[in-house]
Amino acid sequence: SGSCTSSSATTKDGTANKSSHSSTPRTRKKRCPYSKFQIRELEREFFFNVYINKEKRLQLSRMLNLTDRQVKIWFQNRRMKEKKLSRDRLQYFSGNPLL
Amino acid sequence: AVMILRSRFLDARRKRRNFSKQATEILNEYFYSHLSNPYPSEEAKEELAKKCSITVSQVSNWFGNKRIRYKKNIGKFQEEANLYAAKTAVNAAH
DNA sequence: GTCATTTATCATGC
DNA sequence: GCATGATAAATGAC
Repeated sequence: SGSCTSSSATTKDGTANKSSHSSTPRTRKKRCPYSKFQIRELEREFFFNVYINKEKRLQLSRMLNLTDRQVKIWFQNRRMKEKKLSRDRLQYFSGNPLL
Repeated sequence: AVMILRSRFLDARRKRRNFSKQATEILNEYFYSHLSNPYPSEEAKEELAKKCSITVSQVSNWFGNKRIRYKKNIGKFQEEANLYAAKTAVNAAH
């Protein structure tokens, strides 16, 4: 599973072509799952800072070969995930699950 | 005891279990009777969740999956659509 | 920033 | 073997 890592393309990944010449109907970026290493590093930083600043974001994006936008969105989604986990835990332990 | 509950919660997070037949029935009724705008409000989601004995998140997941899978292959769901359309028509007649 | 959502992928049921 | 529910990237409204 290593078809998403466009390591060669340095500047054509996240910075989408905005000036479409009537032939690009705004191609939505295909969802590509991140590697275990990328997840580990992202989770490590999330553990210390739920909100990441710009400098660490750029540093992390370079280290993981991701765009700063991807790292930013990952943290947003990760915060939503944490909130949902809290809700699920609360509901699970509040009601009487038993059995 | 807490540890047991915690472990149950953790591995029950992504272990899939199919919904009951009645729950799927209720969700499909709503979906096909609102086919022009299959986006239930938060209140509607809560009511559906209560009727189906599932969580609101599960209702959202169901509608998300249903919307895209229906859009992706309308023909496959045509028979199902006709079935629930007839069902709602019968209910309206009574 | 949050948050509902779209889309693809994952994991399981059968 | 696909159907189905849950989760992971990515977008857009606000």
